[in-house]
Amino acid sequence: MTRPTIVDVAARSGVSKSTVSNVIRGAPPVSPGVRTRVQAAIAELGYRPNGIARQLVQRRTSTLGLFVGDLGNPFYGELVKLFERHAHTNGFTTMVSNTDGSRERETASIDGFLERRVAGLALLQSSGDPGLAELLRTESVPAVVVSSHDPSFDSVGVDEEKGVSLAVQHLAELGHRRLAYVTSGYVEDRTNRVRHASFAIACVEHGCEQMEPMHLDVDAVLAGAAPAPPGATGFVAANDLTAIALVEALGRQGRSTPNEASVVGFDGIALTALAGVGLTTVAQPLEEMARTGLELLLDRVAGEDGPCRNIVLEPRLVVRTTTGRGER
Amino acid sequence: MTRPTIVDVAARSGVSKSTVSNVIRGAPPVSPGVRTRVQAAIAELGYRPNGIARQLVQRRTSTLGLFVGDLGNPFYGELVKLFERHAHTNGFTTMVSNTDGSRERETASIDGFLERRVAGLALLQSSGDPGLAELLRTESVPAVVVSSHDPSFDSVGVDEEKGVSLAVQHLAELGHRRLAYVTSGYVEDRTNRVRHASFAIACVEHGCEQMEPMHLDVDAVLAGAAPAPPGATGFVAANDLTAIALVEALGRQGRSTPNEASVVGFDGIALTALAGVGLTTVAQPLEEMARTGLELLLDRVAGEDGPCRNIVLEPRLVVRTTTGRGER
DNA sequence: CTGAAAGCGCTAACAC
DNA sequence: GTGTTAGCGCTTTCAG
Repeated sequence: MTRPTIVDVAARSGVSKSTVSNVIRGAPPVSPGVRTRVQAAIAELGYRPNGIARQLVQRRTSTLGLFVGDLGNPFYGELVKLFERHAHTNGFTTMVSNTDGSRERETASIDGFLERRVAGLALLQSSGDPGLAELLRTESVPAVVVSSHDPSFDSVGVDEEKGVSLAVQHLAELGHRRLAYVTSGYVEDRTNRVRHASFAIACVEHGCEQMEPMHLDVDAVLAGAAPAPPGATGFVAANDLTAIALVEALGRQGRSTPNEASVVGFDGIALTALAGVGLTTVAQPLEEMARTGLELLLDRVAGEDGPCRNIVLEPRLVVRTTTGRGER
Repeated sequence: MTRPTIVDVAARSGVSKSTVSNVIRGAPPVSPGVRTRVQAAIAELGYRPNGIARQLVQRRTSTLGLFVGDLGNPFYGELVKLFERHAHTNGFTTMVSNTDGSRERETASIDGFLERRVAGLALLQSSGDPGLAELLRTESVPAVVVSSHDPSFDSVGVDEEKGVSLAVQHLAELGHRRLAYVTSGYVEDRTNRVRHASFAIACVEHGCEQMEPMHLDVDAVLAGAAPAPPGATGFVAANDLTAIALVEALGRQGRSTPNEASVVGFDGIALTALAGVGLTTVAQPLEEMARTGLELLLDRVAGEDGPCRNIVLEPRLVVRTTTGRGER
């Protein structure tokens, strides 16, 4: 009933524990004869090494903790998927915690992660709480922020300002002069602030007038409501989810896209290419972000120290059908 | 540099290891004086219990392994999120593996999970490989299948046949007589088979003619292609992702929804309520599924044995704007 | 090349 | 109430 252990294998193959351990790990060359005997015993017993014991004695794990704001957002689903894939390739297993952007949930999970002695932490969207950085520092567990920037951690994300500027420039080139920024509850606070600020700057740069920003209630739109967006002709949404809801809300107000209004999203969710509305959006290089994020993290896990590295990736404007000429 | 352990705390507070252990676990009533002394020492040292050691000695973990086919699919993203949330509430941490429906990836991850001695496994979409069930049985690790059915596991999912029947009935009532089933690479094999078979039955039941089924290349559609769907007026898609792509493909062929063609999806992804196209779909009760799935699993983890329980939930038809009167 | 021995950090009887 | 004592299953020197 109880699982066979390394001693059972040792007994059955007539060698010592350490020899069994050696063949399991492929360590110090074991003589071929012994090796096969041990392997036979392992197979017969259905032995499976106990990673917990190994982790205890080695004082390190190959488990990574992952924080994500909202797995229901395909952008993050995709990001987690890619991150997990690379982690797995590198022999790491991933634990995830969906925080819903809540600070409490974050602290609660972090205790679990820390007790389980994760080798490192990836924050795909963090609450941005400065206490977090400090905590992780005192606990000295490596951490990386992915898809956002934070000077107190290693990080990789896109050039947000550039991305938003791309969106505004596109709108401006199409002739739109009155632009509005739209966000929603489906956008992380910090990200929202950065993008909104970038929007303000870009508007000035491109000579556009900033209309009153809007906070869209996506769930209400989902439920059939038709909130009225500001009287702009060009809209920059804080992310794709918001953009899609915005297009819908505009439609319900009789302002169709791209004829009566133009909308640009941010993220580059695959789905937005479909979905009737081909959303014009600022795409983030997901694959590269996931890969780079993992690399940064594993470097730290491997003990590399030095100043934080903040990697900035290039966003890419993908023009589809929610943007068109304005104010002709 | 090295983390404080329970002995450090013991030394600092002048008691024995076990007493410290007792206060940590809130076990055998400890005298108030000692308790506060110990707690003070814990705080001063920044001590954090080592879960690995605890798991080793207790011979059990509070970690759950989660297999998911595609986290990029919001349906599964949402499901994982809900499952993880409930797991966390119950004191369990979740490890995830995105399998992409690949058998290899599944086996590779399962080894990792088993070595880490997960308390249980949740398969949100499994490869359906019969060897898996057998393996998990011999390893005697509890497992539950969520959002699908498998007689060899505890499971919870919707009544697929009923769901598809709802879709076909809806189409039939709208006057559609020639129906086609459409799937894609974004649908799990087994799920596809079940839904396709249900489609065949439902067509007979509702007196509809089955046109040739189609396998849609969603990525091609994403890339701008316009494959030609069969000459039906009513379509049942294997899932929402496929349905959305189908609506797009139909549109590119000049067959607009719902005027020239009607499309019903399956899953009930929140996004589909938005997205220009308000997709008519068969919605699955995600929240209930996640909750029930976890309950089934935790019951097994707690040692309950008995025959497999296969719970079937009711799907719900959500009528939106991709379906309309046909063949008037 | 193989074995013996000493823990990793903690829990769980069982004495005191 | 609190301390002592065994381990949990494995890795890792260090001898042989």
